[in-house]
Amino acid sequence: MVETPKSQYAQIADELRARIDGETYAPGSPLPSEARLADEFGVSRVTINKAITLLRASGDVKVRRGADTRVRSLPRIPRDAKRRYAARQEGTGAGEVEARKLSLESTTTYREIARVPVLAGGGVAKALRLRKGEDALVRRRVLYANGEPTQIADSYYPWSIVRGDKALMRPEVGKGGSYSRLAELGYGPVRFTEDVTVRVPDDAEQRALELEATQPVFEIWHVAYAADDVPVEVCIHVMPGHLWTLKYDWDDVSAQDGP
Amino acid sequence: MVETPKSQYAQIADELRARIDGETYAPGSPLPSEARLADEFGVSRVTINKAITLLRASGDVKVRRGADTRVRSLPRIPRDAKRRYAARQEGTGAGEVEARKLSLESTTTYREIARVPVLAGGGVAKALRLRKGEDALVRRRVLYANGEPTQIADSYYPWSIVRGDKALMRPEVGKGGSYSRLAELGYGPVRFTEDVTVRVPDDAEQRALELEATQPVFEIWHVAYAADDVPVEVCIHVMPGHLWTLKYDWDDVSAQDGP
DNA sequence: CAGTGGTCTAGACCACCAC
DNA sequence: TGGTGGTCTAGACCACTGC
Repeated sequence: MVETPKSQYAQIADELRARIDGETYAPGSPLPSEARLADEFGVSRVTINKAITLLRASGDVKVRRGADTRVRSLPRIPRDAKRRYAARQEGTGAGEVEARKLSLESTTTYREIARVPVLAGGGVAKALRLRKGEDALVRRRVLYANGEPTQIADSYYPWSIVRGDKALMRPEVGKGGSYSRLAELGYGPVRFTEDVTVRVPDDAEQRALELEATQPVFEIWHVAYAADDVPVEVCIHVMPGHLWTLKYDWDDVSAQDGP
Repeated sequence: MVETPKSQYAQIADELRARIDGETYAPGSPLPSEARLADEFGVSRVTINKAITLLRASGDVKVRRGADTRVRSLPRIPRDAKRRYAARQEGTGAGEVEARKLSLESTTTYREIARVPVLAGGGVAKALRLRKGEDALVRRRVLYANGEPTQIADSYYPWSIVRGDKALMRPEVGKGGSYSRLAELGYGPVRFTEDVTVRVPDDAEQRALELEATQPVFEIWHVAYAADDVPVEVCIHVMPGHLWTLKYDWDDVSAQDGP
């Protein structure tokens, strides 16, 4: 490896990425061990490790500690913000619709369904415009595709609206998902907003989503409004960045504005 | 520093982040040197360096090689997909609108404005539905806020539509931005789509946006359609993830669907 | 138990910046 | 010219995996 303006580990990362793209290292298969790669490239193991750190951050490989380092195999999943809610009629929730389209086996685990107090002044309280001391119903879940975690989704509903609605207190909310239940309560959502940011995952998210500290996640605050702009749900999605493509579309409403 | 389930460098990163949040290290000010921090925490400089690598990936600090490491100071900029185009009437382009709202000084540099061939089968050709051999007008630019790069924006227009339109071949396209020029040509955009992904920046993007290899960027494919669903522009935005919040909103069009 | 990746160190050299 | 961060090494110990 000759000296160039680029560091050795960056060059090695490029080379490894090329091998992955060229399927020298096929999806799902393990890379050679760091020791072997250190031999091959004539560098120390630390340098190989640093190269692989780059591949991990970009989501190209996934390390199984004590075992090996494997090439990622999940494709990017399209998430069409508008259509996913229309399509949810086909399933028990919008989240599973996308995975199924790609013929991935989809599962959902529920971590918590409960009435909870909400942090005063926090994002949830603001989004739902909760008065001080007003509770929320929370539904915390993790979704998987082919056994790999694809997102954390925590939904909050104003308790004053859902009360103890039986369906919403159960994991399976029934046909059409939670929005159909809200509609039955007289609060069918008619308008939505989504705020999208990228950040690094915290410890809990790293565990739940099997991510590294440097792998970026999408954080989406999805807010549903019923008639009269009453917020009825905020869902906070945390999704591994390398797994998704977010899709939005809209019509121009100000086309009439001339210069 | 006692031994715990967490690595030393991760703990040190947490501690440094806490100091940043607590303004022990204020925005814009430099951290102590790595040697000094190594002394303080009683670890080697490599360990400190690894901790700081985490802070860099999350965008909390920015290293100036040979000089020092400083706390980031730019706030997150909201980018409202819908409204930015309506608001662009106030400026010469939508991109500068957001920065100005936050009282940031906004500048734009143009890297290229030219008629170019388009990679057959590539994303641009597909998005604009270009026939083989059909050229495009490209406008490549980099936007800055307070002197820091905030995004790369490369716009492509079908050459068959814009021809050599004088305004579009100049850096300053005039009041209302490029969409007003397209409207004058009879191709005013009326529908838009955006596909959003996150990934790590390539070498050129790292240089242009002053980013590290591990700092995620948004890649947004923004496509504008005129009447009859004719694609008239695709703009590829590459934006440092830590600088932006993307905002979308829409009304439900399928509320009538009952179970 | 052997192999793997995770972490850490001490020491070294380099390019770059500011003075 | 001295201080800074960037990189690299050799060697070490550890926890974990899978046989």
